[in-house]
Amino acid sequence: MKTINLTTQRQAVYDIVRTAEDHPTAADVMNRLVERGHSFAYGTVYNSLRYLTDKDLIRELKLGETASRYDARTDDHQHIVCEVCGRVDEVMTAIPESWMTQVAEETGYEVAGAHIVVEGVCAECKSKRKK
Amino acid sequence: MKTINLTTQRQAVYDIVRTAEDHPTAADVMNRLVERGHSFAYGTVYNSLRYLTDKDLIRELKLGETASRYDARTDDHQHIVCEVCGRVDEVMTAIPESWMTQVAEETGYEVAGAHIVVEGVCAECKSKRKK
DNA sequence: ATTTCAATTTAGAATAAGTATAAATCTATT
DNA sequence: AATAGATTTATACTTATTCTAAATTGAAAT
Ligand SMILES: [Mn+2]
Ligand SMILES: [Mn+2]
Ligand SMILES: [Zn+2]
Ligand SMILES: [Zn+2]
Repeated sequence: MKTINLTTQRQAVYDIVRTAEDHPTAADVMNRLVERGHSFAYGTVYNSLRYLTDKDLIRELKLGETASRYDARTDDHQHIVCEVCGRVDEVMTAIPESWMTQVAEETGYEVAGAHIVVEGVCAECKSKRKK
Repeated sequence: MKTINLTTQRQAVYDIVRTAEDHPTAADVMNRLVERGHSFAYGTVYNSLRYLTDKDLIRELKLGETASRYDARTDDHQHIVCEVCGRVDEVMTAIPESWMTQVAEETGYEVAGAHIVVEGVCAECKSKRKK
């Protein structure tokens, strides 16, 4: 049931996402593939990203920008975006369970999870701004 | 400095968003304008939504769907989306201050705010499912 | 080894949401 | 009435992504 078929192109896409320090968009992945000497159809890159997402090897992130980003960390975590430079960092601190419970009570929903995008100014931009 | 110029079309768009029970997309707003006998250019609806957003009369929501939604409630609140029927409801339970502080510590960011989209199954879909 | 068939890749067309542009229309002020 | 700035309109364009149909690949069966 969980057969994973990593073709050359899927493997290459996966490698890009896995070794990325940031959270690359599909376009970022495309560029990095070219840098590494590949040239795949862009439909293939999108197909691969979706395949890898479906197989839970990567996660698709919608951070409120126009393009999705991709993340090889599939453990539960959230993100923080710098309003100044756009960099995206991990947020590992979990939102308190009590908050989720309260939201369930308030709304009558059965709560499954939450996507959180924190906004702020990163350390680097903070120090740059102090002059 | 805070002059607000509500033209006929801006007023009409604002009325749609203000009286909406849901959180309409630009396309929803378009359709409802037509229902009320208006016929504005596509661009005008987008311009109006942006104008109203800039003047803080409404808020633009990016809930991870392809299209933005609009909200006449401008006070601080979050949203919950039903995974089954797609309905969007308000979450008024505030995010714990302690969590924000902890995120700031963890990431080194100066935290300005957070956008949360909770996911789950609404009361209606929950009861429908029990048969 | 050759055939076969499903899965995959490819190039390019199509779609969806939103933005940009330039001409036409409004509106407030002289 | 004349002018000028703001706004609206129709339409072209952009960006991100999906769809399509033909070509290619590769494993399994002969
Ligand atoms: Mn991440
Ligand atoms: Mn709301
Ligand atoms: Zn920054
Ligand atoms: Zn529902």
